[in-house]
Amino acid sequence: MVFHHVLQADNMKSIIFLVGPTAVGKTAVSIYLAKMLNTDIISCDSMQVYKGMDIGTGKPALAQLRQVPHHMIDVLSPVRNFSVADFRKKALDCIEVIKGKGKKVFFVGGTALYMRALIDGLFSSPPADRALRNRLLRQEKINGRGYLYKQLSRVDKNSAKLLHPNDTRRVIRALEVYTNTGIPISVLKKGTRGLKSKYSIKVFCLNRNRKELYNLIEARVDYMFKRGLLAESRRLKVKKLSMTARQALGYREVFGYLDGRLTLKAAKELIKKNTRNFAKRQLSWFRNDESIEWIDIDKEKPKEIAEILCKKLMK
RNA sequence: GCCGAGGUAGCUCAGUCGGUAGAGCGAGGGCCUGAAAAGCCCUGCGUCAUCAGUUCAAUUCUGAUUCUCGGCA
Repeated sequence: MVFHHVLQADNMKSIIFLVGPTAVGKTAVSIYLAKMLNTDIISCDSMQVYKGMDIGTGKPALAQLRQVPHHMIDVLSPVRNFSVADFRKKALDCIEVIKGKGKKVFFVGGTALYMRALIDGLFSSPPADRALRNRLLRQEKINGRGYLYKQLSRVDKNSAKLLHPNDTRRVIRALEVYTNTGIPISVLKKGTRGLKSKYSIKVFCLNRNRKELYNLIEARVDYMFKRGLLAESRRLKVKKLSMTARQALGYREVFGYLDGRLTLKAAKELIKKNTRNFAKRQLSWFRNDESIEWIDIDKEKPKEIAEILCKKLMK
């Protein structure tokens, strides 16, 4: 708390991110750090934006939400689709609000793409064109695997080179952009400006040894069931979840159980496995980012980690 | 104690009519711009239980040992 005036000076030019794989312990650390910095928390998470998806997405507890003002949590009904672009737009608004209060901008979350979209920027393009995507997908089915990839190679050789022919989703996206703008996505990507052109960005990534992380993941999944993941899933099931909300880990598998495709035990194990795999993918994304400062947690308590981060920010 | 089956990749197992081995799952690594908690790609040297014998050559055949699982006592 004594650091306020010191930090105040550069509040306007620096932005902090606290990231890390799921279950590593970001939330607890973020509460302490936000208090030390006397600021709010902006969530950088693709699933915690949804209302009613609390237990399964590992949202901060009510008590934690009361201690520090949070943004980008519970901002959308789970029947609505959500995208990086939606996130970026809303998050940029949050930044303005917090800067307006003279506070430090502090993001916390595990969705690496969303962080990148903020830091590096996103080129502007028309919103997703579902009809076109479905049409393209049909073409791929009719003409065989690799058909769309060949189409893309014709119009945008550079993007095609970066994609695997089986990566249909990205091939379709690249074709969609080209069809709707007349400009190859590979060209558009070059012309983006993000937060890093205006602010100094500091990214901390929490991590722990793999075994320990996996233990935490499994314990957390067990705890989710104790807290009522089943009941929460039932409540969500009667609404019709949007395509994006439906993808959230935990609910997917529980729906499998509720539909009788999985035993409860199998569903639980599947959630654990899928979450482990997810954490691995998150780490792969963070590792690829040279500018990240890694913070290895072993036995340290959340408060101690927060203090360490705070000291680093003073320098 | 006796009879039977078996010990091969982290797990479940296949296989080698003797030329040092392969699937599934798991796991590890990577990619990533409006679905990202999604999607996509790559990765299998492992004392073939141990020791000895036969053989140019044994994980494969023979014997002993050991462990596991069934059945009978």
